[in-house]
Amino acid sequence: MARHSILDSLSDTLRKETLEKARAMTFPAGQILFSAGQHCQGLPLVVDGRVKVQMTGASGHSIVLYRMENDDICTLSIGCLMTGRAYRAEAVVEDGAEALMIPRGAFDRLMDQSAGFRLGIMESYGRRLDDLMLLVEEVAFRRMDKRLEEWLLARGALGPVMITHQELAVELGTAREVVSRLLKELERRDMVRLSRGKIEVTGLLESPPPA
Amino acid sequence: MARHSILDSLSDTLRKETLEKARAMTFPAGQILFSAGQHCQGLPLVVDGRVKVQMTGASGHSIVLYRMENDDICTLSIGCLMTGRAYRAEAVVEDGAEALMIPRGAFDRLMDQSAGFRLGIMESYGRRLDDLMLLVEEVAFRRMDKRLEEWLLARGALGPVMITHQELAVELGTAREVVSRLLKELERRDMVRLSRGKIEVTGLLESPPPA
DNA sequence: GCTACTTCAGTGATAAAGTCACATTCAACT
DNA sequence: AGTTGAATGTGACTTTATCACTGAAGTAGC
Repeated sequence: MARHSILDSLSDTLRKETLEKARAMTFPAGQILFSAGQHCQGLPLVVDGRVKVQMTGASGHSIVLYRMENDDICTLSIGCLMTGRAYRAEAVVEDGAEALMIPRGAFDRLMDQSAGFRLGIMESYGRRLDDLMLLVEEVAFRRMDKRLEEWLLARGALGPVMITHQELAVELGTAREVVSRLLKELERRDMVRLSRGKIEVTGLLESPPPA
Repeated sequence: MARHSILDSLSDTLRKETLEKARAMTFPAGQILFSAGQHCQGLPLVVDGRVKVQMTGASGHSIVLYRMENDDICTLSIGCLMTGRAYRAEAVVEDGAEALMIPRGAFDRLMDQSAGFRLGIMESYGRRLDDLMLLVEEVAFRRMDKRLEEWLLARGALGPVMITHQELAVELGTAREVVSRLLKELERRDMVRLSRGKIEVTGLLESPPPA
């Protein structure tokens, strides 16, 4: 059943009222929650699954900005909801997701009535800003080979990763060729095993954490 | 006198109460409002002047994330205030700034009492997220020479810019040598005139806006 | 003035990353 | 088995980053 921790702090009446106005929705993997240029219809509270948020530059290149998982709030939607501006990014469901869509009116009411809800929203915003700041630093200053290794460690530690080089390039915000070459080099060093659409991490060692 | 547009939406009593609890502060150019690792003392409403927010990577390189000017709200502080985490970035006053520092309690009260205040905060957050998303795209995909030319156009259109190559490198998140070389090339093409700590834009043309 | 010192700027050599163009390989489906 | 389209490999070249310097311009003290 659709359940989001930010609703826990609400009084019973307010929660009931909110759940009445909210729509529970499920999305299959691959579905696009919203895309750039669209306008916001309501605030999605992610209850289950995984959604990646990515943007595409003028050049046509894309980069994954962050992911939303269960108990997350689509902070991006708040801004669009409040200011009426269009989304600048795109949200793609990765693992079939479930979300509660809170309409504008109910959101306003929650912000007005519940300090706990406000806190949850603010925390969520803070985390997102932090994520994006870290991403800026990462993209601006860190080396691609290290970033790739780190990504592989995080995602491939417990089994093969099913992903194409092109998709991996979008994860890191680089070009497919760069990913292919770096992966080939890792394979030469026996740190990964490559096959079509699949990467097995075999010998990547956790590097010493940056001091 | 210290005045911030977000206070306009408040009732007279609430505004009076807030102004009583807030502290008006002035900061000379060069002063550091907060730096990475520090904890947040209150929410600064920027009333006058200009403050740049930048972060420094593990490599020691820095990049300017965004600027706050009059009527801005230091969104970064909200997250730190609400979650108790430390700042990840640094804020440096560029033009002597004036700010109203709103303590935590008064902030909570404003969020509770004023829909207008809430809207202002949410808009501010939305804008910041947008800024950062655009910055990610810029850093990840755009060419340095174009970014430099754009920066020079924006900042140097109405007179010489007093800035060192090192500072300009931080603006763009690159290395000083890169800026020096690109500037030299622009000088060769008679588009700028260079001297120590100063750049005069002479012949840069507004490029056709990206379609 | 002149000298010592510091900050700022210029530059060659080299490595990493991005771009362009195309070849090859693999898997799925007639 | 052959065709097709997506995924991957790679060479050549450009742009950007890094390292290691050199030189030039301002500043303070004598």
